[in-house]
Amino acid sequence: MSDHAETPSRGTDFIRQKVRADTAAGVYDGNVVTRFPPEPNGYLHIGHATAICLNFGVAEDFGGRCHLRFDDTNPEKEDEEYARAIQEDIRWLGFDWGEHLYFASDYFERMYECAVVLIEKGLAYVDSQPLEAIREGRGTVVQPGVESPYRSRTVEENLDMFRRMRAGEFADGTHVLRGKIDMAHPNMLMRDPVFYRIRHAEHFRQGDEWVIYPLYDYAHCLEDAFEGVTHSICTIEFENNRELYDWVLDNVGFQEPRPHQYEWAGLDLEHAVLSKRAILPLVKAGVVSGWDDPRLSTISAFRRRGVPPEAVRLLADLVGVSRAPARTEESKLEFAIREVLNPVAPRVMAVLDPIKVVLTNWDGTQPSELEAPYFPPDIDRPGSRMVPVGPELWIERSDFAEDPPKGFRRLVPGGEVRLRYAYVIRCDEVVKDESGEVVELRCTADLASRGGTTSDGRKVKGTIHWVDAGRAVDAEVRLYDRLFVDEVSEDENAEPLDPMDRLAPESLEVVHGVKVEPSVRKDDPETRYQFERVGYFWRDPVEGRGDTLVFNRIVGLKSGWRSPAKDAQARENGSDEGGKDRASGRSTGVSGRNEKSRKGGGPAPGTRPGVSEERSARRAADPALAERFRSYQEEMGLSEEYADLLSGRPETGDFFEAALAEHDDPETVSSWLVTDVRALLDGRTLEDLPFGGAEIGRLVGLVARGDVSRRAGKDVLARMAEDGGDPAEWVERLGLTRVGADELGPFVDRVLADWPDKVEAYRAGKTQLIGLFVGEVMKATGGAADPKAVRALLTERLDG
RNA sequence: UGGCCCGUCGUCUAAGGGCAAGACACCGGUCUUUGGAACCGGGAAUCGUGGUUCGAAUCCACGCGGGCCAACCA
Repeated sequence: MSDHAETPSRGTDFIRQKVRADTAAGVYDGNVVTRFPPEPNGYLHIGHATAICLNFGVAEDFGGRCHLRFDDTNPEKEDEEYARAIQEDIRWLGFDWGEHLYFASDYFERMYECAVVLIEKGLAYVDSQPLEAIREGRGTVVQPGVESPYRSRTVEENLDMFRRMRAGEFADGTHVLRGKIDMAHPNMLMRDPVFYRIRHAEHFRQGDEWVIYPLYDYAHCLEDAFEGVTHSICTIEFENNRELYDWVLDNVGFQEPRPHQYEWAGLDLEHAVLSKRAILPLVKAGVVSGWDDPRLSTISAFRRRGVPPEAVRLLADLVGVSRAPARTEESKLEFAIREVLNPVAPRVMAVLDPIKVVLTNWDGTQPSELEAPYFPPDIDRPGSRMVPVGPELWIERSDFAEDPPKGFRRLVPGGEVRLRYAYVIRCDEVVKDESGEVVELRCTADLASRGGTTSDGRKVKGTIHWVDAGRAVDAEVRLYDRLFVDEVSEDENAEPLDPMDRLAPESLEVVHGVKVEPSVRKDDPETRYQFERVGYFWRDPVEGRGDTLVFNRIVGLKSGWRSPAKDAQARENGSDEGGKDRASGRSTGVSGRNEKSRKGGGPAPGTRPGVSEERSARRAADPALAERFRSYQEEMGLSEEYADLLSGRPETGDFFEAALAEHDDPETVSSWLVTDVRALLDGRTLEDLPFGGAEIGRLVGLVARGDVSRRAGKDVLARMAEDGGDPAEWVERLGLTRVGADELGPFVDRVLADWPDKVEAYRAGKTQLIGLFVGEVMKATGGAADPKAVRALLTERLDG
């Protein structure tokens, strides 16, 4: 596994970058605490597995710890059994939470106290509207909500009502505790969210101790804060919840450094059936055998199928971490499984669809068994077993063709093939039954070719697997394929959802009468094999560990050859299921980046580029702003876009004009404001910046007069954004006073000498390398050179 | 008719003002007693339009496309 350390995302993904930055800055005193917080209401699936890898992985990478916390705030859905299964799954994946096992329900008392704090601050109230009224009052995404008539209850009344809610005086649904935030908030979650509801239900850990239960948005952030979590990582659908997460923590009174929430996209794996909504009916209807049916994508299904935990972790590394909505191809999972299994799975022979071969020249003087190594030469592992051999053998039906397709390398009438580890045989006669079905092949063995090499040096291309007919053991083999013919829609609004209608007819193929070499009987039942030329298999842990051998196919082998006929057929019906032997079946991906790769067109007809409706509306309401909009364009000559941006709010215009007071060049100043200053806002407003318009004006002046290069000016700006201060002082402090054009020569020569191969490439036509050279010179001068002059000099030296 | 987030090879990611990189998949070759593995090679991308800049995948704006949000679920 260690040789996968080069996977690019690991260590450089945006979450780890943030954690690294925090650690370097000494936030949280260098501690890193993450958590995996499942609700114990179902089984974990492959998506959870990647989240587990992320949370535990980040903690591991930074010497921190990762908690396992059950988010058991909803008594109606949760169960001890799920909590137990979840722990088993995480351990199986190879992660350990040590003593840090927590239950959200253990914090109920502290959460209650926090709610009292909010009520006392006038930031929470008891709402006694029925559920429907609360829902309607919330408005819609395009319409503000309306305030509840109970919103103005006094603190005393709220305190009393909340206490009585807890005391069990009210029936379910009669009252809730809500945050008092803003019923017109553009983020729906901020429209007075419900924090507590009344539920007279038995909690699997708390019994009937509580009749009020906190909701996710109120509870989760507190749980993190109680535990000292530093980085609370969740999936992207919670990004709208972050604002509320922060609101609760800040208003309850948690000071920085407190936990912060970060969202990533999570895993979406092709053909994986993940949602409880999709799986439950399948289990109930008996379409699958249970939550661990190997066709599902639960962790327990993976485990039962035989997927090694290392493969799941490798998949997580391969997929990486980002915020972009994306879907991973199934082939990546298959690669991860093969990658892990190839070096460790002993090779053994099994014939799934047997046809008899009779060796007509076998006279009984040959050895009755052969030694065969468990691993091919390229895998440096010891071990071998004896393989029985005799006059009657089984080979794979698909390894014989009476009328072979082009490129077929196996047994044909009159042709030769090698039996792996054994002899080269020639097919002399094809025996058929009355229906024309081939029932037996009569062959002669080149008895001098024992071990597989011919004595006269003639080449035999094909090698096939086989087992001795007399001593083979019978087995059942289960081949799994995807459950549905199409992608399962996880969209609950999609109407034609019923998954039952889209079940693939042969997602499970049970093959009886499989012939396996007898050595497997004595092996550890946990052994994961490679059945040579067929795939990776292990004995089903539930039904295959007794006297009868039942093998699950974990994954097929990668197939390097497709018969031309089947290939053509696959192309024709648009199937991605290529023509390979049933026994080794594999799947390749159909894909599409959410259909999103459609190239964007130009501006829609009739729209006016560059002017925001929000800002237009504000100007319509404020004549002063409207006047600025006009004068910026007509008197200063700014573009409509820039004028719009700078006249959207009074503060923006003030800032701009303060800058102009220092350096009266509207065009240049506006350009700095719109592009460079806006860039470092990142959600903040101009007023949050530790400097004002005057400082920007002075900075622009410095650059305009040529005291510093524009490049250096941007460096100064970045420092000012962090620490405030005066631009001229920063120039001094950072040593950015411009290096004159006449001093540039040595720097340029040096860079050119340091990159001889790039210089050659440049002269050969790769002119974009000029950027590299300029960048290097800039670096060498500490950013103080004027890049325009550098570029000019560089071009002169390179071209001239 | 809103708010927030996201658009880089077929797919998943990297680079986050200065050489568009890696992996999977695909194609070709070498080797091979697994049509496996390994090795070598190849094709293959910055959603569009403007702007800022010596230089833009990266910063700004608009557009296009995708995701999330109106449970007393999490």
